[in-house]
Amino acid sequence: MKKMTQDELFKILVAHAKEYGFIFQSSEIYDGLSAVYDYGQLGCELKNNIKKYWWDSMVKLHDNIVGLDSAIFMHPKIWEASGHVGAFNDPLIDNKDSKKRYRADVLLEDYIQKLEDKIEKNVVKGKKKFGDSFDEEQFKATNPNVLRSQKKIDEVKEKMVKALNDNDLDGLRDLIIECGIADPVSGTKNWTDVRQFNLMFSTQLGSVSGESGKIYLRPETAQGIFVNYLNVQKTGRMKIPFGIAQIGKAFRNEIVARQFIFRMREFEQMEMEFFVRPGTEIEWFKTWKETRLKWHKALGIGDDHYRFHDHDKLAHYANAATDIEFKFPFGFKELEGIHSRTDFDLSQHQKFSGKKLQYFDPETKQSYTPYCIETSIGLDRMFLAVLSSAYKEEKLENGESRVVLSLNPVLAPIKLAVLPLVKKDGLPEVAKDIMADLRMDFNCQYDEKDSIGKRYRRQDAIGTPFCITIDHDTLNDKKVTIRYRDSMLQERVDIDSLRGIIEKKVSYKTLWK
RNA sequence: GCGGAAAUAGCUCAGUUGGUAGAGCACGACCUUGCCAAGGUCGGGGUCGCGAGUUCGAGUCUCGUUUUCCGCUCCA
Repeated sequence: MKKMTQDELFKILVAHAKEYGFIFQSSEIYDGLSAVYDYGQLGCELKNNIKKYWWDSMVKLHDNIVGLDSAIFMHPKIWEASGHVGAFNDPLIDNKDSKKRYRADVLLEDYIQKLEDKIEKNVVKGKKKFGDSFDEEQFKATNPNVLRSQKKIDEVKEKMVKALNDNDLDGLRDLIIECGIADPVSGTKNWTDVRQFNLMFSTQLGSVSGESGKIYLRPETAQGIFVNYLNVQKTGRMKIPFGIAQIGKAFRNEIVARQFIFRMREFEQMEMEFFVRPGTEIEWFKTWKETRLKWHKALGIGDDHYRFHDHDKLAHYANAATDIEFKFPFGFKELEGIHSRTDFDLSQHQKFSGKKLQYFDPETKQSYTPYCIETSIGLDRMFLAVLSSAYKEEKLENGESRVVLSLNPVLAPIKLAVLPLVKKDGLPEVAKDIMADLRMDFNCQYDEKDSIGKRYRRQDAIGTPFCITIDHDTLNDKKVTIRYRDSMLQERVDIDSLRGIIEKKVSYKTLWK
């Protein structure tokens, strides 16, 4: 394999993905749209195969996991309950010299804190001076230094709260300038404008614009599961422990979205929420950690490509969390998150909706709000993981080289190519008969152009695991040559045996031994 | 969002101090060959990312803008 840096490999991979119709930049003829990508003719096949591999492993192979397809639009209160409205809105300001970015309200709060520290110092001084006769309240009410600081604090607080409530970004900046706040890194007061970064996209429901019709594009699919928890549990007669799986688009207006399809503004998630009895969640968390890693490893990409990254600092809703990280061309990065979310989400929705979301456990004869283990994988990241690990440039014995995508046959967009050795003497007709027979079961491609070697290379480049070649002997013996992508070996087999040979390799059943 | 670099055919790139836009591969038709790519003939395809400016004349110089890559930053 040709030596190249990770950086070069990644660039070549992006170019390859475009050249062969896996991924195009969105709106390319209009100069493109930043961090949005489209999946091309082969990309959407590969993506669908990944979805199927995940969906079947969850829904089809578990008695107690069912699917869901909830809408992207949801009631805006859901995002208040989940905490996204609060957590996804930040007024940010940059210092032009240090290039550091700060939350404008945090800068002001730090400033207020400094003034409060100043008052505290004065109070300590006063205590020393007056000893036992020191009256803190009176001191604060009379000392001119304290009064000055306190006045400033009140003033800044009032202005800040007003500016935040009014969404007055210029006002926030003016206040930072007025207070003479300097960047702790550069020490300068050279600030940019304050900008509002809202990570949730919003739009209008109904044709009348205004705050009342404002709704969000979901920033995660999980909430669609939580708000349907009771519907599914009741109508599906689900007994705890049980799970709900969903594949769907989510949207985040990232400040910086980059690295190809690794971080996009519109992306697709495959999430499963598994509801368990409180107290058993850590056990289930461990079970799902193992189950999910096994799912990844079954693809045969290589065990050294995966590692867990356990979170030390937990989000407010979790009592255990880990990432499955994958060795991407640009290093180990998060591919899937597994979180023990406690009863945070269901409890919040109970609170905000006023509807009970409890489960009566027939075993313990108790009602409770279930705890939840979440497995959440980025479909686009999975796509990138599969594609980047499959790309190889091989040097062959005859000195030539070839580009090959060693995709697992289960995921390959095209399963087989049907190639008549020459496009005459009745060979294309036989090839087309074989196509007609197999295309209902497998995604096939027919190609009669150029030399046979060239056609093999074309199929290698898109990861087709099998090439079927029809030659003159086929007309008599009803046998064809099957050529394997990775080994490049050829085998002569009966036409009738093709379905069985291919079926065995492209079914995900082969991955679960 | 800040700083740096880049953008020319589907892909990879060339294009001289500013003077009518090129190559290889790919693509299409026909001929030829026939089991590991690049035989022959002919052909299609680019307002040089976009918009201004300087100039008799801009792919080339200047400014703006969009997109991409790298670094910083962000990632509940």
